[in-house]
Amino acid sequence: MPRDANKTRKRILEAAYVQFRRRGYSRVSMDEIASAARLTKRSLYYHFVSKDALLTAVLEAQHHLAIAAFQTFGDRLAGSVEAMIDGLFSELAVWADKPRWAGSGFTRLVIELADLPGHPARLIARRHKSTLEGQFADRLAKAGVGGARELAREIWLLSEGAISLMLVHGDRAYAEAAARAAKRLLNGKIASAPGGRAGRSRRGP
Amino acid sequence: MPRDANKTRKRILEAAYVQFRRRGYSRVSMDEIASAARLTKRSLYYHFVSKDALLTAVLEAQHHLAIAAFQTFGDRLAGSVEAMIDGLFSELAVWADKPRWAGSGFTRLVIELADLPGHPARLIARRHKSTLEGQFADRLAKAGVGGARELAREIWLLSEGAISLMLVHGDRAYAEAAARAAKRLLNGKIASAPGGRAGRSRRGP
DNA sequence: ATGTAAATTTACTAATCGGTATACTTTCGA
DNA sequence: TCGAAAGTATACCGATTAGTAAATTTACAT
Repeated sequence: MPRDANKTRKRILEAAYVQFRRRGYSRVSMDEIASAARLTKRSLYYHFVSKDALLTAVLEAQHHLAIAAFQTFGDRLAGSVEAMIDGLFSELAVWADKPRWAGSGFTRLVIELADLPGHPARLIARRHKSTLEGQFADRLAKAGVGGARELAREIWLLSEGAISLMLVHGDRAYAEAAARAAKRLLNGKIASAPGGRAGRSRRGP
Repeated sequence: MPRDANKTRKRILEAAYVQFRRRGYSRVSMDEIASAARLTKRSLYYHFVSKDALLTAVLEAQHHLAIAAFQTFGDRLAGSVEAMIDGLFSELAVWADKPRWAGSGFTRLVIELADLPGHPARLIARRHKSTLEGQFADRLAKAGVGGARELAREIWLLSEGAISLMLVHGDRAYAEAAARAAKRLLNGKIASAPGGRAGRSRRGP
Protein backbone atom coordinates (compact mmCIF):
# COMPACT_ATOMS: atom_id res chain seq x y z
CA MET A 1 0.00 0.00 0.00
CA PRO A 2 1.40 3.39 -0.93
CA ARG A 3 1.78 5.94 1.86
CA ASP A 4 0.28 5.20 5.22
CA ALA A 5 -3.49 5.42 4.94
CA ASN A 6 -3.90 5.76 8.68
CA LYS A 7 -1.59 8.75 8.89
CA THR A 8 -3.36 10.39 5.99
CA ARG A 9 -6.68 9.78 7.69
CA LYS A 10 -5.44 11.39 10.86
CA ARG A 11 -4.07 14.34 8.93
CA ILE A 12 -7.47 14.81 7.29
CA LEU A 13 -9.34 14.58 10.59
CA GLU A 14 -7.00 17.11 12.17
CA ALA A 15 -7.26 19.58 9.30
CA ALA A 16 -11.02 19.17 9.02
CA TYR A 17 -11.50 19.72 12.72
CA VAL A 18 -9.60 22.98 12.63
CA GLN A 19 -11.72 24.20 9.74
CA PHE A 20 -15.05 23.06 11.14
CA ARG A 21 -14.43 24.48 14.57
CA ARG A 22 -13.28 27.78 13.18
CA ARG A 23 -15.84 28.35 10.49
CA GLY A 24 -18.66 25.90 11.01
CA TYR A 25 -19.85 23.24 8.60
CA SER A 26 -21.60 24.74 5.60
CA ARG A 27 -19.07 27.43 4.90
CA VAL A 28 -16.14 25.03 4.79
CA SER A 29 -15.71 23.29 1.45
CA MET A 30 -14.21 19.91 0.80
CA ASP A 31 -11.66 21.61 -1.46
CA GLU A 32 -10.49 23.73 1.45
CA ILE A 33 -10.20 20.77 3.77
CA ALA A 34 -8.28 18.84 1.13
CA SER A 35 -5.95 21.75 0.62
CA ALA A 36 -5.41 22.14 4.37
CA ALA A 37 -4.65 18.43 4.64
CA ARG A 38 -2.25 18.71 1.66
CA LEU A 39 -4.00 16.37 -0.75
CA THR A 40 -6.64 16.44 -3.46
CA LYS A 41 -10.34 16.45 -2.98
CA ARG A 42 -10.61 13.12 -4.73
CA SER A 43 -8.26 11.57 -2.18
CA LEU A 44 -10.43 13.00 0.55
CA TYR A 45 -13.38 11.16 -0.94
CA TYR A 46 -11.30 8.02 -1.02
CA HIS A 47 -11.06 8.13 2.78
CA PHE A 48 -14.50 9.53 3.57
CA VAL A 49 -17.54 8.88 1.46
CA SER A 50 -19.17 12.26 2.04
CA LYS A 51 -18.86 15.54 3.85
CA ASP A 52 -21.35 14.37 6.44
CA ALA A 53 -19.36 11.21 7.05
CA LEU A 54 -16.21 13.30 7.45
CA LEU A 55 -17.87 15.55 10.01
CA THR A 56 -19.11 12.52 11.90
CA ALA A 57 -15.64 11.00 11.99
CA VAL A 58 -14.12 14.30 13.05
CA LEU A 59 -16.48 14.63 16.00
CA GLU A 60 -16.02 11.01 16.93
CA ALA A 61 -12.26 11.48 17.10
CA GLN A 62 -12.54 14.78 18.91
CA HIS A 63 -14.89 13.25 21.44
CA HIS A 64 -12.21 10.86 22.67
CA LEU A 65 -9.54 13.55 22.72
CA ALA A 66 -11.75 15.89 24.72
CA ILE A 67 -12.67 13.21 27.23
CA ALA A 68 -9.00 12.50 27.81
CA ALA A 69 -8.22 16.20 28.16
CA PHE A 70 -10.99 16.62 30.70
CA GLN A 71 -9.63 13.66 32.61
CA THR A 72 -6.17 15.18 33.02
CA PHE A 73 -7.73 18.55 33.74
CA GLY A 74 -9.69 17.03 36.58
CA ASP A 75 -6.66 15.21 37.94
CA ARG A 76 -4.69 18.44 37.98
CA LEU A 77 -7.31 20.04 40.25
CA ALA A 78 -7.53 17.43 42.97
CA GLY A 79 -7.91 20.06 45.70
CA SER A 80 -11.09 21.68 46.95
CA VAL A 81 -14.27 21.87 44.93
CA GLU A 82 -14.05 25.65 44.89
CA ALA A 83 -10.63 25.45 43.33
CA MET A 84 -11.99 23.03 40.77
CA ILE A 85 -14.76 25.44 39.81
CA ASP A 86 -12.34 28.33 39.63
CA GLY A 87 -10.05 26.27 37.47
CA LEU A 88 -12.89 25.31 35.16
CA PHE A 89 -14.06 28.83 34.51
CA SER A 90 -10.66 30.47 34.40
CA GLU A 91 -9.61 27.90 31.84
CA LEU A 92 -12.77 28.75 29.95
CA ALA A 93 -11.93 32.46 30.06
CA VAL A 94 -8.41 31.87 28.82
CA TRP A 95 -9.70 29.63 26.08
CA ALA A 96 -12.24 32.22 24.99
CA ASP A 97 -9.55 34.89 24.86
CA LYS A 98 -7.75 33.20 22.03
CA PRO A 99 -7.76 35.45 18.97
CA ARG A 100 -9.95 33.44 16.64
CA TRP A 101 -11.96 31.59 19.25
CA ALA A 102 -15.32 30.40 17.97
CA GLY A 103 -16.82 28.47 20.86
CA SER A 104 -17.07 24.78 21.45
CA GLY A 105 -16.82 22.91 18.19
CA PHE A 106 -19.54 20.54 19.29
CA THR A 107 -22.01 23.17 20.40
CA ARG A 108 -21.30 25.27 17.38
CA LEU A 109 -21.95 22.44 14.97
CA VAL A 110 -25.07 21.25 16.75
CA ILE A 111 -26.52 24.71 16.62
CA GLU A 112 -25.65 25.09 12.96
CA LEU A 113 -27.39 21.78 12.25
CA ALA A 114 -30.24 22.42 14.69
CA ASP A 115 -32.86 21.86 12.00
CA LEU A 116 -31.52 18.42 11.11
CA PRO A 117 -32.38 16.32 14.16
CA GLY A 118 -31.36 13.06 12.51
CA HIS A 119 -27.86 14.16 11.59
CA PRO A 120 -25.20 11.79 12.99
CA ALA A 121 -23.15 14.74 14.18
CA ARG A 122 -25.91 15.59 16.61
CA LEU A 123 -25.94 12.15 18.15
CA ILE A 124 -22.21 12.31 18.78
CA ALA A 125 -22.41 15.80 20.22
CA ARG A 126 -25.16 14.69 22.51
CA ARG A 127 -23.18 11.73 23.77
CA HIS A 128 -20.16 13.99 24.17
CA LYS A 129 -21.91 16.53 26.34
CA SER A 130 -23.56 13.82 28.44
CA THR A 131 -20.25 12.13 29.07
CA LEU A 132 -18.56 15.35 30.13
CA GLU A 133 -21.42 16.34 32.39
CA GLY A 134 -21.41 12.87 33.93
CA GLN A 135 -17.69 12.91 34.55
CA PHE A 136 -17.94 16.31 36.13
CA ALA A 137 -20.69 15.02 38.40
CA ASP A 138 -18.48 12.09 39.39
CA ARG A 139 -15.69 14.48 40.32
CA LEU A 140 -18.03 16.50 42.48
CA ALA A 141 -19.38 13.38 44.14
CA LYS A 142 -15.85 12.10 44.84
CA ALA A 143 -15.05 15.45 46.42
CA GLY A 144 -17.92 14.83 48.80
CA VAL A 145 -20.50 17.21 47.42
CA GLY A 146 -24.08 16.20 48.14
CA GLY A 147 -26.46 16.25 45.17
CA ALA A 148 -23.52 16.19 42.82
CA ARG A 149 -25.52 15.36 39.71
CA GLU A 150 -27.81 18.32 40.20
CA LEU A 151 -24.97 20.71 40.94
CA ALA A 152 -22.97 19.42 37.99
CA ARG A 153 -25.85 20.12 35.67
CA GLU A 154 -26.31 23.62 37.02
CA ILE A 155 -22.64 24.46 36.67
CA TRP A 156 -22.71 22.96 33.21
CA LEU A 157 -25.58 25.28 32.34
CA LEU A 158 -23.55 28.24 33.52
CA SER A 159 -20.58 27.13 31.50
CA GLU A 160 -22.56 26.69 28.29
CA GLY A 161 -24.24 30.02 28.85
CA ALA A 162 -20.88 31.66 29.34
CA ILE A 163 -19.67 30.23 26.05
CA SER A 164 -22.70 31.58 24.21
CA LEU A 165 -22.55 35.01 25.76
CA MET A 166 -18.80 35.34 25.36
CA LEU A 167 -19.27 34.57 21.71
CA VAL A 168 -21.94 37.23 21.43
CA HIS A 169 -20.14 39.90 23.43
CA GLY A 170 -16.50 38.90 23.28
CA ASP A 171 -16.28 39.68 26.96
CA ARG A 172 -14.68 37.25 29.38
CA ALA A 173 -16.50 38.88 32.27
CA TYR A 174 -19.22 36.31 31.63
CA ALA A 175 -16.86 33.53 32.65
CA GLU A 176 -16.17 35.35 35.90
CA ALA A 177 -19.85 35.90 36.58
CA ALA A 178 -20.49 32.23 35.87
CA ALA A 179 -17.73 31.22 38.28
CA ARG A 180 -19.20 33.39 41.02
CA ALA A 181 -22.64 31.94 40.48
CA ALA A 182 -21.26 28.40 40.45
CA LYS A 183 -19.55 28.92 43.79
CA ARG A 184 -22.68 30.37 45.32
CA LEU A 185 -24.63 27.36 44.09
CA LEU A 186 -21.98 25.12 45.61
CA ASN A 187 -22.14 26.85 48.97
CA GLY A 188 -25.91 26.65 48.96
CA LYS A 189 -25.59 22.91 48.40
CA ILE A 190 -23.11 22.55 51.23
CA ALA A 191 -25.37 24.42 53.63
CA SER A 192 -28.40 22.32 52.80
CA ALA A 193 -26.92 18.93 51.82
CA PRO A 194 -27.44 16.00 54.19
CA GLY A 195 -23.81 14.95 53.58
CA GLY A 196 -22.57 18.08 55.33
CA ARG A 197 -19.80 20.57 54.56
CA ALA A 198 -17.77 18.53 52.15
CA GLY A 199 -16.63 21.30 49.80
CA ARG A 200 -13.51 22.36 51.64
CA SER A 201 -12.42 19.00 52.99
CA ARG A 202 -9.50 17.10 51.52
CA ARG A 203 -11.02 13.72 52.24
CA GLY A 204 -12.77 11.69 49.62
CA PRO A 205 -16.30 10.43 50.23
CA MET B 1 -45.67 53.47 -7.36
CA PRO B 2 -47.04 50.02 -8.14
CA ARG B 3 -47.93 47.74 -5.21
CA ASP B 4 -47.04 48.87 -1.73
CA ALA B 5 -43.28 48.68 -1.35
CA ASN B 6 -43.48 48.84 2.42
CA LYS B 7 -45.79 45.85 2.61
CA THR B 8 -43.53 43.91 0.29
CA ARG B 9 -40.56 44.81 2.45
CA LYS B 10 -42.33 43.58 5.53
CA ARG B 11 -43.34 40.38 3.80
CA ILE B 12 -39.72 39.78 2.85
CA LEU B 13 -38.46 40.47 6.37
CA GLU B 14 -41.01 38.10 7.83
CA ALA B 15 -40.27 35.29 5.38
CA ALA B 16 -36.52 35.76 5.70
CA TYR B 17 -36.68 35.68 9.48
CA VAL B 18 -38.56 32.39 9.47
CA GLN B 19 -35.97 30.87 7.17
CA PHE B 20 -32.93 32.25 8.96
CA ARG B 21 -34.14 31.24 12.39
CA ARG B 22 -35.04 27.78 11.24
CA ARG B 23 -32.04 26.92 9.12
CA GLY B 24 -29.36 29.47 9.82
CA TYR B 25 -27.76 31.83 7.36
CA SER B 26 -25.52 29.99 4.91
CA ARG B 27 -27.90 27.20 4.14
CA VAL B 28 -30.76 29.51 3.22
CA SER B 29 -30.58 30.82 -0.33
CA MET B 30 -31.92 34.06 -1.67
CA ASP B 31 -34.03 32.04 -4.09
CA GLU B 32 -35.71 30.27 -1.20
CA ILE B 33 -36.39 33.50 0.63
CA ALA B 34 -37.81 35.05 -2.52
CA SER B 35 -40.01 32.04 -3.06
CA ALA B 36 -41.22 32.10 0.55
CA ALA B 37 -42.02 35.80 0.20
CA ARG B 38 -43.84 35.09 -3.09
CA LEU B 39 -41.69 37.15 -5.45
CA THR B 40 -38.62 36.81 -7.61
CA LYS B 41 -35.04 36.98 -6.51
CA ARG B 42 -34.53 40.07 -8.62
CA SER B 43 -37.30 41.86 -6.73
CA LEU B 44 -35.65 40.82 -3.50
CA TYR B 45 -32.49 42.53 -4.63
CA TYR B 46 -34.49 45.60 -5.45
CA HIS B 47 -35.40 45.93 -1.77
CA PHE B 48 -32.15 44.69 -0.23
CA VAL B 49 -28.78 45.15 -1.84
CA SER B 50 -27.28 41.92 -0.56
CA LYS B 51 -27.91 38.87 1.56
CA ASP B 52 -25.89 40.40 4.38
CA ALA B 53 -27.97 43.56 4.24
CA LEU B 54 -31.13 41.49 4.35
CA LEU B 55 -29.94 39.60 7.41
CA THR B 56 -29.05 42.86 9.10
CA ALA B 57 -32.48 44.31 8.39
CA VAL B 58 -34.18 41.14 9.60
CA LEU B 59 -32.35 41.21 12.91
CA GLU B 60 -32.95 44.92 13.31
CA ALA B 61 -36.67 44.40 12.90
CA GLN B 62 -36.71 41.35 15.12
CA HIS B 63 -34.83 43.22 17.79
CA HIS B 64 -37.65 45.69 18.25
CA LEU B 65 -40.31 43.01 18.20
CA ALA B 66 -38.47 40.95 20.82
CA ILE B 67 -37.98 43.94 23.10
CA ALA B 68 -41.67 44.67 22.96
CA ALA B 69 -42.53 41.03 23.64
CA PHE B 70 -40.23 40.96 26.63
CA GLN B 71 -41.87 44.12 27.91
CA THR B 72 -45.35 42.63 27.92
CA PHE B 73 -43.98 39.38 29.30
CA GLY B 74 -42.50 41.27 32.23
CA ASP B 75 -45.70 43.21 32.83
CA ARG B 76 -47.67 40.01 32.93
CA LEU B 77 -45.50 38.73 35.80
CA ALA B 78 -45.71 41.65 38.18
CA GLY B 79 -45.83 39.39 41.26
CA SER B 80 -42.93 37.94 43.20
CA VAL B 81 -39.45 37.52 41.78
CA GLU B 82 -39.71 33.78 42.15
CA ALA B 83 -42.83 33.75 40.03
CA MET B 84 -41.02 35.85 37.46
CA ILE B 85 -38.15 33.38 37.29
CA ASP B 86 -40.54 30.46 37.07
CA GLY B 87 -42.40 32.23 34.31
CA LEU B 88 -39.21 32.93 32.41
CA PHE B 89 -37.97 29.37 32.41
CA SER B 90 -41.32 27.68 31.91
CA GLU B 91 -41.91 29.92 28.92
CA LEU B 92 -38.48 28.87 27.72
CA ALA B 93 -39.36 25.20 28.13
CA VAL B 94 -42.61 25.59 26.24
CA TRP B 95 -40.85 27.50 23.50
CA ALA B 96 -38.19 24.82 23.19
CA ASP B 97 -40.83 22.12 22.94
CA LYS B 98 -42.10 23.43 19.65
CA PRO B 99 -41.60 20.82 16.94
CA ARG B 100 -39.02 22.55 14.78
CA TRP B 101 -37.48 24.75 17.45
CA ALA B 102 -33.94 25.81 16.62
CA GLY B 103 -32.95 28.09 19.46
CA SER B 104 -32.78 31.84 19.63
CA GLY B 105 -32.43 33.28 16.16
CA PHE B 106 -29.92 35.80 17.40
CA THR B 107 -27.69 33.37 19.25
CA ARG B 108 -27.90 30.92 16.43
CA LEU B 109 -26.79 33.43 13.84
CA VAL B 110 -24.02 34.84 16.00
CA ILE B 111 -22.62 31.39 16.54
CA GLU B 112 -22.83 30.57 12.86
CA LEU B 113 -20.97 33.79 12.06
CA ALA B 114 -18.59 33.48 15.01
CA ASP B 115 -15.55 33.72 12.77
CA LEU B 116 -16.68 37.01 11.22
CA PRO B 117 -16.35 39.49 14.08
CA GLY B 118 -17.04 42.51 11.90
CA HIS B 119 -20.34 41.25 10.53
CA PRO B 120 -23.18 43.73 11.12
CA ALA B 121 -25.44 40.94 12.33
CA ARG B 122 -23.15 40.42 15.29
CA LEU B 123 -23.35 44.04 16.36
CA ILE B 124 -27.13 43.90 16.36
CA ALA B 125 -27.22 40.62 18.24
CA ARG B 126 -24.88 42.05 20.81
CA ARG B 127 -27.03 45.10 21.34
CA HIS B 128 -30.08 42.87 21.49
CA LYS B 129 -28.74 40.64 24.23
CA SER B 130 -27.45 43.61 26.23
CA THR B 131 -30.82 45.33 26.08
CA LEU B 132 -32.68 42.24 27.23
CA GLU B 133 -30.26 41.56 30.06
CA GLY B 134 -30.49 45.19 31.12
CA GLN B 135 -34.27 45.19 31.11
CA PHE B 136 -34.30 42.01 33.12
CA ALA B 137 -31.95 43.61 35.65
CA ASP B 138 -34.27 46.60 35.89
CA ARG B 139 -37.20 44.33 36.60
CA LEU B 140 -35.28 42.61 39.36
CA ALA B 141 -34.19 45.93 40.83
CA LYS B 142 -37.76 47.23 40.76
CA ALA B 143 -38.86 44.11 42.59
CA GLY B 144 -36.43 45.03 45.34
CA VAL B 145 -33.67 42.53 44.70
CA GLY B 146 -30.26 43.64 45.91
CA GLY B 147 -27.42 43.27 43.40
CA ALA B 148 -29.93 43.02 40.61
CA ARG B 149 -27.43 43.47 37.80
CA GLU B 150 -25.28 40.64 39.03
CA LEU B 151 -28.23 38.32 39.54
CA ALA B 152 -29.69 39.22 36.17
CA ARG B 153 -26.46 38.28 34.48
CA GLU B 154 -26.29 34.97 36.32
CA ILE B 155 -29.85 34.06 35.44
CA TRP B 156 -29.17 35.13 31.89
CA LEU B 157 -26.22 32.75 31.82
CA LEU B 158 -28.46 29.94 33.00
CA SER B 159 -31.03 30.76 30.37
CA GLU B 160 -28.53 30.82 27.50
CA GLY B 161 -27.01 27.62 28.77
CA ALA B 162 -30.43 25.99 28.87
CA ILE B 163 -31.04 27.01 25.26
CA SER B 164 -27.75 25.48 24.15
CA LEU B 165 -28.20 22.27 26.06
CA MET B 166 -31.82 21.84 25.06
CA LEU B 167 -30.72 22.18 21.46
CA VAL B 168 -28.09 19.52 22.00
CA HIS B 169 -30.23 17.11 23.97
CA GLY B 170 -33.79 18.05 23.05
CA ASP B 171 -34.64 17.71 26.73
CA ARG B 172 -36.59 20.40 28.53
CA ALA B 173 -35.30 19.14 31.87
CA TYR B 174 -32.49 21.63 31.39
CA ALA B 175 -34.95 24.49 31.64
CA GLU B 176 -36.22 23.09 34.92
CA ALA B 177 -32.71 22.66 36.28
CA ALA B 178 -31.92 26.21 35.25
CA ALA B 179 -35.05 27.48 37.01
CA ARG B 180 -34.10 25.68 40.22
CA ALA B 181 -30.59 27.09 40.09
CA ALA B 182 -31.90 30.58 39.39
CA LYS B 183 -34.16 30.47 42.42
CA ARG B 184 -31.34 29.25 44.65
CA LEU B 185 -29.18 32.09 43.40
CA LEU B 186 -32.02 34.49 44.18
CA ASN B 187 -32.42 33.18 47.71
CA GLY B 188 -28.69 33.41 48.29
CA LYS B 189 -28.87 37.03 47.24
CA ILE B 190 -31.76 37.69 49.58
CA ALA B 191 -29.92 36.12 52.50
CA SER B 192 -26.75 38.13 51.91
CA ALA B 193 -27.98 41.33 50.30
CA PRO B 194 -27.84 44.54 52.35
CA GLY B 195 -31.29 45.48 51.07
CA GLY B 196 -32.84 42.56 52.92
CA ARG B 197 -35.47 39.98 52.05
CA ALA B 198 -37.10 41.71 49.10
CA GLY B 199 -37.93 38.71 46.94
CA ARG B 200 -41.31 37.87 48.39
CA SER B 201 -42.47 41.36 49.20
CA ARG B 202 -45.03 43.17 47.10
CA ARG B 203 -43.45 46.56 47.68
CA GLY B 204 -41.27 48.22 45.08
CA PRO B 205 -37.77 49.42 45.97
C1' DA C 1 11.63 -7.64 -12.05
C1' DT C 2 6.90 -7.52 -11.89
C1' DG C 3 2.01 -8.24 -10.75
C1' DT C 4 -1.35 -6.25 -7.85
C1' DA C 5 -4.03 -3.92 -4.65
C1' DA C 6 -3.97 0.34 -2.17
C1' DA C 7 -3.70 5.11 -2.54
C1' DT C 8 -3.51 9.41 -5.14
C1' DT C 9 -4.06 12.47 -9.06
C1' DT C 10 -6.03 15.13 -13.06
C1' DA C 11 -10.02 16.48 -15.06
C1' DC C 12 -14.62 16.58 -15.07
C1' DT C 13 -19.86 16.75 -13.91
C1' DA C 14 -24.51 18.75 -12.76
C1' DA C 15 -26.43 21.73 -9.58
C1' DT C 16 -26.59 25.72 -6.87
C1' DC C 17 -24.92 29.98 -5.20
C1' DG C 18 -25.13 35.37 -4.82
C1' DG C 19 -25.78 38.81 -7.84
C1' DT C 20 -27.09 41.41 -12.41
C1' DA C 21 -28.59 43.30 -17.39
C1' DT C 22 -32.56 44.45 -19.25
C1' DA C 23 -37.11 44.67 -20.43
C1' DC C 24 -41.77 44.75 -18.90
C1' DT C 25 -45.93 46.36 -15.60
C1' DT C 26 -48.26 49.11 -12.52
C1' DT C 27 -49.68 53.40 -10.58
C1' DC C 28 -49.78 58.27 -9.93
C1' DG C 29 -49.33 63.28 -11.24
C1' DA C 30 -50.11 66.48 -14.87
C1' DT D 1 -54.45 60.22 -21.57
C1' DC D 2 -49.89 59.70 -21.17
C1' DG D 3 -45.09 60.30 -19.50
C1' DA D 4 -42.21 58.72 -15.95
C1' DA D 5 -40.83 56.79 -11.90
C1' DA D 6 -41.41 52.71 -8.87
C1' DG D 7 -41.55 48.02 -8.71
C1' DT D 8 -41.50 43.35 -10.71
C1' DA D 9 -40.16 39.55 -13.84
C1' DT D 10 -37.37 36.77 -17.31
C1' DA D 11 -33.17 35.21 -18.26
C1' DC D 12 -28.77 35.15 -17.52
C1' DC D 13 -23.51 35.24 -15.34
C1' DG D 14 -19.27 33.63 -13.30
C1' DA D 15 -17.94 31.31 -9.31
C1' DT D 16 -18.31 27.65 -6.21
C1' DT D 17 -20.34 23.46 -4.53
C1' DA D 18 -20.44 18.22 -3.35
C1' DG D 19 -19.38 14.44 -5.69
C1' DT D 20 -17.30 11.22 -9.73
C1' DA D 21 -14.76 8.67 -13.93
C1' DA D 22 -10.72 7.02 -15.16
C1' DA D 23 -6.02 6.99 -15.42
C1' DT D 24 -1.70 6.88 -12.57
C1' DT D 25 1.57 6.24 -8.96
C1' DT D 26 3.29 3.76 -4.81
C1' DA D 27 4.78 -0.13 -1.97
C1' DC D 28 5.02 -4.66 -0.99
C1' DA D 29 4.74 -9.82 -1.99
C1' DT D 30 6.37 -13.07 -4.97
